[in-house]
Amino acid sequence: MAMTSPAPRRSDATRAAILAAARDRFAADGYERATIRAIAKDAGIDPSMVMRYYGNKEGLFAAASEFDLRLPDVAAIPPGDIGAVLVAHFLDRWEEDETLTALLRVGVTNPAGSERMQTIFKRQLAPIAAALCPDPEPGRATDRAVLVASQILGMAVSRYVLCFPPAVAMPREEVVAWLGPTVQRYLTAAAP
Amino acid sequence: MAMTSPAPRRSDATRAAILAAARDRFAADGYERATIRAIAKDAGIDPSMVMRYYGNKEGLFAAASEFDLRLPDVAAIPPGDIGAVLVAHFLDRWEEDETLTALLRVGVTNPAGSERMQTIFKRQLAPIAAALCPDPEPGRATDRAVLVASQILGMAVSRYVLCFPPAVAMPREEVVAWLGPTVQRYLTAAAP
DNA sequence: GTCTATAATTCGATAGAC
DNA sequence: GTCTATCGAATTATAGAC
Repeated sequence: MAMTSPAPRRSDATRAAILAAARDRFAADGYERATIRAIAKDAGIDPSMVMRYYGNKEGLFAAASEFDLRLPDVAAIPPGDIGAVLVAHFLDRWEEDETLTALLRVGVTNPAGSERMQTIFKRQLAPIAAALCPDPEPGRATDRAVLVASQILGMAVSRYVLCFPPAVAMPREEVVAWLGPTVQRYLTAAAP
Repeated sequence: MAMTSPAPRRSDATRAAILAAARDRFAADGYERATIRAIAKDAGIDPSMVMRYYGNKEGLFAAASEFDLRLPDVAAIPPGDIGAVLVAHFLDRWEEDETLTALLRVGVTNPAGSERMQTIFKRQLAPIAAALCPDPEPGRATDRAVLVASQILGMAVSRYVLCFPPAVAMPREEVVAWLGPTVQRYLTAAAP
């Protein structure tokens, strides 16, 4: 547990600028095309500063890809609304900034990114699935979590990464109306 | 219409070897990391041959990423089974070779790959959605097609690209049992 | 802490011998 | 048709001046 604020460094502003620029570049270009030079230029600093602060490109990505889904407390949601609330929350979270898009882009091409993506969904989504799981065996909860992840990630890929025109144009409420029942069923319906 | 077999060239075997190696490399490494040198080495030929045959890297990718989903004729399927049949078919198609995985990987990081992915799903999946669409306005069919694509792509990302352990371990029949009703609903249920 | 200069690779693409 | 040799450009990463 971090009792005090963790190691307050002199120029945290520069570090934050680097991380923000890194997230944007990783999201826009993917891991390979996002160059340290471009990130440094966006942040208005010298490329060697990035190396000094984060060691290498992988270290920079690791620092830039911390992410909290901030999933709501399911106990406070009417049981019948859980699917819709979760879908709406994910849309918000995805559009709030480009971190999740960056993570997805990198996760697809880079092992480190893939592992980070796995950790995020396992540690943050699986507990919700476990709390709602109607099965006798608790092992099924991770199956349900991955089903939810598949639908959420698939819509994110279609809407924010591949940019399929109908997915981009679909109003937010409509996405919630279509995907909400799917997520609801994955979390609460009896196993087939 | 191609009346005769299209331009039979001398060493089509070499070309085929290059395309097979290219598909594997693009699938494993993505567009940027998949180098012409590595592809040529896998194919057991000289890198300059790749350039000679396909002009440049983009031409090679374009040739390696032709893909026919070979979707079944929906008219021949019992209406209630369409979702399950489509999901099972997509799983088959995805596991048959690595072309779809390569396409997805490249589509996420490369504009040319993204466009190819869009074309494949639009031209091959949208007609099926249109044939089944219960809405009065035909414009809704593309929305339904993209919903199906989102669930199929999401499972493919989870299972074949990011390799979420529960998605990888889930038996094929179970994936069909969970996703089949979802696809069925996206295609045939009344719009919400 | 910040920047310049540069080392060490690697890649796509070209030219040309055979 | 096939291969060798190489150019030119871009990248990560390092060494060191200020």
